[in-house]
Amino acid sequence: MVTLKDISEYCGVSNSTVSKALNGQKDISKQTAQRVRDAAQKLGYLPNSAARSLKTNKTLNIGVLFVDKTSSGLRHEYFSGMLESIKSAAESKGYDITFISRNLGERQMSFYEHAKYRGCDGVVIASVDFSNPDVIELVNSEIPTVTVDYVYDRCSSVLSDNLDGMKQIAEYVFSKGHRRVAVIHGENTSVTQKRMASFRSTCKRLGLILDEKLIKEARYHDPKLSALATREFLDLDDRPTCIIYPDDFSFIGGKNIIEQRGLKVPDDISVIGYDGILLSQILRPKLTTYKQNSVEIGKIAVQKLIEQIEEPSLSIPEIISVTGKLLKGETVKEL
Amino acid sequence: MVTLKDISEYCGVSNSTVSKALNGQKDISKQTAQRVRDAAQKLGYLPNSAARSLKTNKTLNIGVLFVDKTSSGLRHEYFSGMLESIKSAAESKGYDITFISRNLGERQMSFYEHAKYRGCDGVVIASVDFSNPDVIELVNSEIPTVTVDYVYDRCSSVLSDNLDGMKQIAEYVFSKGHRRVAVIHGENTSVTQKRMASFRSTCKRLGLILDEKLIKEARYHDPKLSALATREFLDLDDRPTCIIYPDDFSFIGGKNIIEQRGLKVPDDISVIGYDGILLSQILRPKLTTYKQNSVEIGKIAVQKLIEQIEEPSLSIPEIISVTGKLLKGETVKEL
DNA sequence: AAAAGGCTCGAAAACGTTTTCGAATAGCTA
DNA sequence: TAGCTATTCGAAAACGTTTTCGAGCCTTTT
Repeated sequence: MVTLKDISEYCGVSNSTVSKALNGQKDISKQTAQRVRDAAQKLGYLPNSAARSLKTNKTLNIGVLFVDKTSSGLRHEYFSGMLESIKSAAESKGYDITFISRNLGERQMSFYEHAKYRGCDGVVIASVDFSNPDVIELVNSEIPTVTVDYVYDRCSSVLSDNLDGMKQIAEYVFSKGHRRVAVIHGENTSVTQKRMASFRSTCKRLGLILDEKLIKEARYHDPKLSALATREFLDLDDRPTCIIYPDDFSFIGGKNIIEQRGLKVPDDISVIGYDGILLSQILRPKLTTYKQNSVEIGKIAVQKLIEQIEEPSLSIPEIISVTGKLLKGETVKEL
Repeated sequence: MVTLKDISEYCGVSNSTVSKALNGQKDISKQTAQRVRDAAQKLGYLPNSAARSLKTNKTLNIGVLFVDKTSSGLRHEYFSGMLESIKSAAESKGYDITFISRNLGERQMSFYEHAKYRGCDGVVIASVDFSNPDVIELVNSEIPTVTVDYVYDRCSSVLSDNLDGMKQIAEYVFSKGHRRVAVIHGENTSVTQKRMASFRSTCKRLGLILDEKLIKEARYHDPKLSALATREFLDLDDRPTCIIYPDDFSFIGGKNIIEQRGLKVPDDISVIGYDGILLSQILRPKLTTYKQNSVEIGKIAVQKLIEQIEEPSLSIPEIISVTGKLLKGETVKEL
């Protein structure tokens, strides 16, 4: 391994001069700086990040806390897309990313301990059980954190704009003339609450009374449960003219039931999804859905986190809402 | 930050004693060891991994090289599933994982340089362009590596058994009486070569002549191209009775064309996929497909890598094939 | 010509750990 | 009691880097 010392001997200067030259300090003459850089290049020098971070107390490493509670964690495109953009946003700023988990080998540690042990400069938290005490410990710690799709008062958060999403969906559906609109929603999380509140308020604003029988709970990313709810809706005497699904993937479950009944989308019943995953735009008829901008969300989360890391003083908790886009497919019929 | 020193002062012993006690060295009496552990617990001590790895030259950190050439990298379930299992297998052995990429901030570096800079103890390489010189540099370096779905002679590799996959698919299809079987395959990679070689040899073994017109190239995870190929197959005078797709997701493209022609699966035409993604088992009719065991692949890759890291001497390059499983759905008709 | 100021550079300490090696003590044997 | 071994511990060096502070020199100012 070639170290600073090798370069300093090669160039006949001191350790500190080499260090300063390579780090662009300007109390080194242009000539020596160049000479040092050339030598570093020639000898194939790479700084030792462990030594560096031991000294500077920075690692240029950010943790990502991603727990797949439903075992569909990264399998969900919303999260895999976000992870990719977190990764590339971090890299463009010179940060690497490391997964944070609860256990390292036999040693059981909390998320906070893990992040601290690894010396993460900050952590992006997403897709976890936010009521978990371990998560709360991390958020309340001295380590900078940014949460995604959940708001704590102590740290910045980036939210997919579920209010806008459901509002756009509702307005669109109603504008197409639908009045009996069913909603299948996910498990009771803050995301779900936002979406339903938005749906209700949009109804109210448009002067529509909504039938509580047309609201059913299922789970995100669970086509079976959505299929069940769909069946119940179709069994109603006055069945809805449109069904809103908790997400695109869940819609597939509903689709099976609809086709099994010999019904056609959108002629016999309209449907609308959420997420805008690749599949939704491949299906025929093309699914009408609200595309969450997971890429932007990941990017902003990292930006905010890095701001907080590098300028802790002038960074106050912030809540940023990222709107998506209604993809008008072919699954909502004009009545 | 509480350090070894704090504990040593608290306990009235030396630095080294504390270190040895916490690391379970046995030249420390049981009593002092216990006293030290208690103090560490009480003071909330966490070792500083930077200092530790500076000294030991180990980081307990393994890199993951995952490039999304097709922009569908992690969006592909095969890879996201593998990533998750890599993550959990690594964690269970006490290793963290870090993504390796080419650029850190402005500084452009090769994969090898990045891995070395971060001090990765080893790297799992998957889903990349294996002919990339940067990848080759990494494999040939002193850093232990394990590749997935590609074989170099210098390092161990874990392969999804594409020979078995295509063999099982072909045998199954033929056993159902199909004789005009079309194949849409992915871009020309070693994976594709294996699958096609397996298909051809299975045909030969079964004494079947295969019509070269029934073989077309598309791309993995690209429903549009598969749709195109499907159209061409359906336009043939003597169209195939079964189409084998490069992957489940691509099948969706073909499905659209088939339905557009008013044909029904499997009554009018049989189809079969590859991968066994969640979607495939949700679709109705349920897709017949070969489920690659991405979870097992990730797990074994990590195991082999860690063996190589911890016992470099007795670890010789090994090629491990992981078989999957034919999921008999409802899309292949008995002729 | 002396003082002041700006450029370059190096010595040395420090970050928190692990590890070697020798010292001290205790227990045992003869 | 003398000598020997086993046990337990500590001093100190080392890992590779960054950073502070002062020294030396050269240029400019007064």
